[in-house]
Amino acid sequence: MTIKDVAKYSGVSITTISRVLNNHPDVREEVRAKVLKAIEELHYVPNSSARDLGKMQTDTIGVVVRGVGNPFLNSVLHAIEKEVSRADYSMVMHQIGSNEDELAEGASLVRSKRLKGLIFLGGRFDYTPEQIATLGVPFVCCTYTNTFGSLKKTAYSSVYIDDYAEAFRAVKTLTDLGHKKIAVLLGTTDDHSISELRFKGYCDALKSAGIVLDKDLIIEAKSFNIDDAFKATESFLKKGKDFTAIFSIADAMGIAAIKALHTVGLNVPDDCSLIAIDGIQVSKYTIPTLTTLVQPSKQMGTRAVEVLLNVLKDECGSCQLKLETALREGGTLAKPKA
Amino acid sequence: MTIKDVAKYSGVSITTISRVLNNHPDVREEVRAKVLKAIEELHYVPNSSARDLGKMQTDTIGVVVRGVGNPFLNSVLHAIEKEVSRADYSMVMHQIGSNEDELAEGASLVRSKRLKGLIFLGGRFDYTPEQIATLGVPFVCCTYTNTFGSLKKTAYSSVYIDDYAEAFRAVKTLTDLGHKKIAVLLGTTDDHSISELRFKGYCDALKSAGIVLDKDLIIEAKSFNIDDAFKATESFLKKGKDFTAIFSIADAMGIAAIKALHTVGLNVPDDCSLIAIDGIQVSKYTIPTLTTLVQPSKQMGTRAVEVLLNVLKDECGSCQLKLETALREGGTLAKPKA
DNA sequence: AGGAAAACTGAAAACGTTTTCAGTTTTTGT
DNA sequence: ACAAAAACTGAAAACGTTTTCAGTTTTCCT
Repeated sequence: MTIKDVAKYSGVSITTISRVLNNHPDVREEVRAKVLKAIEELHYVPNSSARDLGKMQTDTIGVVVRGVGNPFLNSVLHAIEKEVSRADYSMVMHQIGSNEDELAEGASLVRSKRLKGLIFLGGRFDYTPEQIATLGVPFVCCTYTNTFGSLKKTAYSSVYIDDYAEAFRAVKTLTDLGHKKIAVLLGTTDDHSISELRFKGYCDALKSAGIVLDKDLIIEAKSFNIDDAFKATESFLKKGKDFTAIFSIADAMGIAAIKALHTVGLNVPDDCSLIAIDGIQVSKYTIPTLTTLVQPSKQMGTRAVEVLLNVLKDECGSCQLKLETALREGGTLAKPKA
Repeated sequence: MTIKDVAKYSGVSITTISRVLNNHPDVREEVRAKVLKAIEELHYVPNSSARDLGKMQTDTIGVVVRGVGNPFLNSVLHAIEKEVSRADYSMVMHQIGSNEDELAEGASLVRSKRLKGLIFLGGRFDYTPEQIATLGVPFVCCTYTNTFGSLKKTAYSSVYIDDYAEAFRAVKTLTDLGHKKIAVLLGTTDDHSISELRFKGYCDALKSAGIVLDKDLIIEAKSFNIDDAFKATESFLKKGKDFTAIFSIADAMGIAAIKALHTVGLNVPDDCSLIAIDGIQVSKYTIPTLTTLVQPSKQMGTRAVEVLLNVLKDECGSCQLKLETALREGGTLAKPKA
């Protein structure tokens, strides 16, 4: 069942069939109807390989994602998939581990699958313009951007929240309550720009509240993974440092922290306040409910696709789209004990 | 940069290049080396559209998934993706909602993307052999199978746990502890075979313990979603029914139940024991830790791909692969109060 | 050494589209 | 009514592979 059969059946040339299929204006309404009817009756479905070969492109975009376990990234990922298929594109996902290079992985994906564009999700992206040029296709960084580093002046698209400012806001919430000894729970800063940026927000919020950074209150987990966060918090607690609040850079890590605190008999929020950033679904159901700055994950995914598709269409320009978080008040905040 | 350039560069015909690329035996070792070197030097990457068109197939499999929000399915999905790319295949994911028909969606996906095979993930699959024949490609049902219904005698592949038996086991754990008034928390049985099967296991476990089913203790949420599970449990609790334990057919729903119980001042496990099936990562961090039967999610995904690839290779046969769960003891189990 | 089989190679024909280009109608403006 | 422009159409040439088939070497056996 090829385009040829449809042509024969409907009595026009294959060129015309192709034109109908691609909404080319140069075809009479009457002919179009006839062709459409033939397609319907023959249950014809175009061969996408042949179409791609003819067009010399694929209508496929790739998503390079670091840290698939993360529930927040999952949410973004699913939104991306939905939007991609809504636009009649296809999507291939490529998971990378912590020791892999996103640019290199992305580039090889682009070449082997002949992708039109790329979305980088949940990692780090700190390359020189020369390195970026090797990619050969437009891309969007989703969930993060680089406001410093070598890319300062390079135009590339991103859809993100202002990690620095949001972290600042979260920590300020704590200092406003009167907290002075605020610990920070973060994943390694090597793989994820986010970790670095949010940590910076933490530092500056302390500074602006007149608090000196205490390095002993930095809890650095091996990864963003909930298990690692739990272990890190556990061993931090063993050290017996004095603190009254924790800022967790991710919800999942915050959930681990609640558990670790509970295990050693500390009450949240009476003994320790807690605030996080992400707003994943399950953190509404912790006890007490996690107070967190909710990132619009669905919107992030949708917008990332929109931005990429626009860049693809115009063949030029780039777009930085900053989204806002919303505070979801739970029950993990209290004034420090006197 | 096409195969032609490589042919010219290395001084052999394009046929030979193609043969090297496809590991055809009919090529001298010396020539193979020369060609490989040329490919390397020219940074040649085959055009997959052309390759697919020539081969008349795609090396792509589709995954039709119902209920993407579910953390357990996510875990399976990621395992599938990893295994697919390890086998040098591609994967396209297709999310469907609760009112969509998996077979129809799968069939249209197969045709438009020219897929070689399909994996159905986390839904229901109850079709006649005639309906199935319309698919045209092999498929694997992952996370569930139908042991009754119209497919009883039809051979089709699946990778699953014995939902009925595992539910039975979970509920037996409760009856063995002395519980008589056991509620069940389930999602709608319309979309998901799993809900139906686990419910049946619940019923039979009660029966074998000499307990009569009390319809008032069935908590049916609108979906598997954690929010819906919370709402359903909340309104169940308002009715003031007498019960001492809950069997939740999914971890996420169990997490919602813990929260709902806590909200009305009931203690887990003192006032209400709780057991679930799934074993998602976050349920290790509830307070108390959720006791659950852990499904091997990674293995499930990996095996589903293996099975599908095997069926694809042999062009015949099918395979039912039953996996086992493991009890993860948490702190949500206790004897009923006297 | 001679013949047959095995190993290797390349020209050319698929594969199912899109696109270009030349040609034929129809419409429009005067 | 006539030319010019616009609308429409189809033949044929891409697109970059794989595969078939016929042909040429090499190897092996007696």
